[in-house]
Amino acid sequence: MKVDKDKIQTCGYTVIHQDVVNGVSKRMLEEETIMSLAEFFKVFGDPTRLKILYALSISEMCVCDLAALLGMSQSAISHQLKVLRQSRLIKYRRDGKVVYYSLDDDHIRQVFAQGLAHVNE
Amino acid sequence: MKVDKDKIQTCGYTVIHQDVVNGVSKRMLEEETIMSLAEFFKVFGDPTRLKILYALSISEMCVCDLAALLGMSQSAISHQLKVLRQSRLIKYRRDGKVVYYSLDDDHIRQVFAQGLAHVNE
DNA sequence: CTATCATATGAATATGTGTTCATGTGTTAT
DNA sequence: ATAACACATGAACACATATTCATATGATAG
Repeated sequence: MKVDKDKIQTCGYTVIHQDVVNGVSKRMLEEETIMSLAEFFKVFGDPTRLKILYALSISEMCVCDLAALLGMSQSAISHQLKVLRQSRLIKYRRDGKVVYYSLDDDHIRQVFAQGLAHVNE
Repeated sequence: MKVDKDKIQTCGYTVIHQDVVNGVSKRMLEEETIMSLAEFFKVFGDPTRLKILYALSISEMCVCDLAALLGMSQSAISHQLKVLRQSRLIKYRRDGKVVYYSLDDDHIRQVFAQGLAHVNE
């Protein structure tokens, strides 16, 4: 265990380009912004949620039909709809016993398109 | 345990709007496409990777400086860089002992901007 | 050749997350 | 009221994943 002299260090590692680090550090996004952004993208990072979002981008749908469409349990769909609701990506309306979900924002179609553009090279 | 008559069922749940389900089902994306898309967005769903990507959108950087900038271990950064490399979001060049990383695609800045637009309402 | 530095990586661990199961809530019909 | 239906939700479980720790690799300097 040796004590290094006067090198600038962080986490035990030498900073090679102090100027670059300082420059980027000044322009870095706030922690809160990064966190919100990560939460936002995380929602799109699950196949089931993507399918739901894509389906809703075509048509308003009820929970039961979504479950049938995706071949999954009503419970699984409901849990994911909750996540999408909390992220304010979808909205819903109730008609008797049936709850209809739909996209909350056209913005989402753009995010989808952007992702597809990247995936399709 | 009762056996229902002739209702159209999937996973034990009645389909309420068969026409809607059929219509959306026809236009549904392929499983492979959905998976690729989910993988793509998943990469953006982590704060550390977002910080790295944002930093690299400002300037090319080496591993060591990234670790210092984010106040994290070199190992943690290296592991995440591997993920970003495998997703083809970043590229690198070697100069002696130092490896410099940079964004592989300007497309990424757009995805970032899109996400920020949504987060900032 | 040896030591040192910058980076990469495998294993282990802790934490997060998606689905299932069981059950609860709210609405409609009888 | 009671039953049936559509949906929501808490707990449990299985699986994924981000970080740490220890160590390996590749490059340079002495």
